[in-house]
Amino acid sequence: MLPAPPLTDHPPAAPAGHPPIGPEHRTALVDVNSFYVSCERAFDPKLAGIPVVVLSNNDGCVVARSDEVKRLGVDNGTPWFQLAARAKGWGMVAKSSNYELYGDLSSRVMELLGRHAAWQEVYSIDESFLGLDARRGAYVEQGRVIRAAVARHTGLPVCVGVARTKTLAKFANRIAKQNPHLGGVCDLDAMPAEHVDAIMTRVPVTGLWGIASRLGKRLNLMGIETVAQLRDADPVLIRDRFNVVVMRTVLELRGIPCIELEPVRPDKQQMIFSRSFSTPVVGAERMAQVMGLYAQQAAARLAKEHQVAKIMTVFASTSRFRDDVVSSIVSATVRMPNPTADPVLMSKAAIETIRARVVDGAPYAKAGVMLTGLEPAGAAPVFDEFLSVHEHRNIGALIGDVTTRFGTHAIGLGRAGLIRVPEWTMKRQRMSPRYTTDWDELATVHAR
DNA sequence: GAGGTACAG
DNA sequence: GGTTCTGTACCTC
Repeated sequence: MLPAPPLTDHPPAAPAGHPPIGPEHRTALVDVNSFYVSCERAFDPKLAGIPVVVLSNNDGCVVARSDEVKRLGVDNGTPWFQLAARAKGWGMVAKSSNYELYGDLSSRVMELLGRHAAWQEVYSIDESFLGLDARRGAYVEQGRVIRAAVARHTGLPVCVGVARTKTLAKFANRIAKQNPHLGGVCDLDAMPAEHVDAIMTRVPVTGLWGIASRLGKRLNLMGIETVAQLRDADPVLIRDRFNVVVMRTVLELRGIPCIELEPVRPDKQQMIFSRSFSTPVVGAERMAQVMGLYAQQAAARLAKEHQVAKIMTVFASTSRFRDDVVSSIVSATVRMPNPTADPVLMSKAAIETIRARVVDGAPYAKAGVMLTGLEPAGAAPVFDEFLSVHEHRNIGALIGDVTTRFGTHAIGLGRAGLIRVPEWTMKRQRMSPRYTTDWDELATVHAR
């Protein structure tokens, strides 16, 4: 991969503030095709042209598929154990998810996209909404420049949909994906209107952003089956029978913007750290160990976002796919003495809260820590007297620094500091190296 | 405000 | 034997 280009090669980064709405602007939706698969391929040329899937945590089920896999008729969410036998015959390769790699490539892509837009909303790990300004050239041309820039600097393929609203930009992006002759860019207003109408008449409502299977079923019952039919439905009727969200979709399909571009990500309201185990966890002491670790991970994330939490919920449950064992779902909520991101306090609280509630003999399959009542760190002053000893000594920040410099496993409190990884840690048997974020796993380039 | 439903990626 | 994780908004009570 090429390094990020110097800033002088490009327009300046997207400005802060609210984007204007006007005839000289459009909304673009840019996303990476089969993002996780494309990340794996960017570092392993052997994966090109063959069916590739990326698996969820614990190598559980399919979360990303290459085009070859989509053509084989394999759905997202398919459990790997149902696929494994057939995979060999297909020549399919499965990779464990490697969020460190995807997160790093995502930042690079997002930064590049921001440089090519008047405004940017980073919408997900692989998508941005961009505000395009007509003064920077024809929208289709801007889309092509964006595609070329991302391909050159990261090796990742993106598609660009351009339209007057977010919903239509999403739709245009879909058209760009499904029609290779468009070269990955679709400006809805640059297409003949009857052509767009013909597509909208063919595509089912569930092809739209915000309309999934359940809403789709209910809409079908009213006789609304296609995008065109939803566009032409009565917005007020739709609001009354469904909700304002679906009504906004109707209006946006007509080119009336109802969903703002949000350049600034609002602070999180809640944070969850939850994992399924590779092997069940039994007993209060083992579960205490798990919770201590999970609470520290949650604390680290919280600190990274410069937030503190007032309320903690810990939960654990046995597998819902087994009826032959003691079944148990436990959850309990505690209020922290002060809003905090302190790993010592949080792991103590998590351990004490779960210990008393674990059911003896129940094989827990999954557990987690949920933090709510989040606020920005330092927003509310805290009496010095109320701070714990570790908060005074800033142990949390110290642990954070060590983790950043030496990795997640370099330091931990109590049993989280175990040298050996516990046996219930999630299974990631098919993981590729952290090519870009770990010195020991950097990609090697051979030249001759 | 809590808890359930629905959606997204 | 084995089926992800995280986050938000809306609706109902």
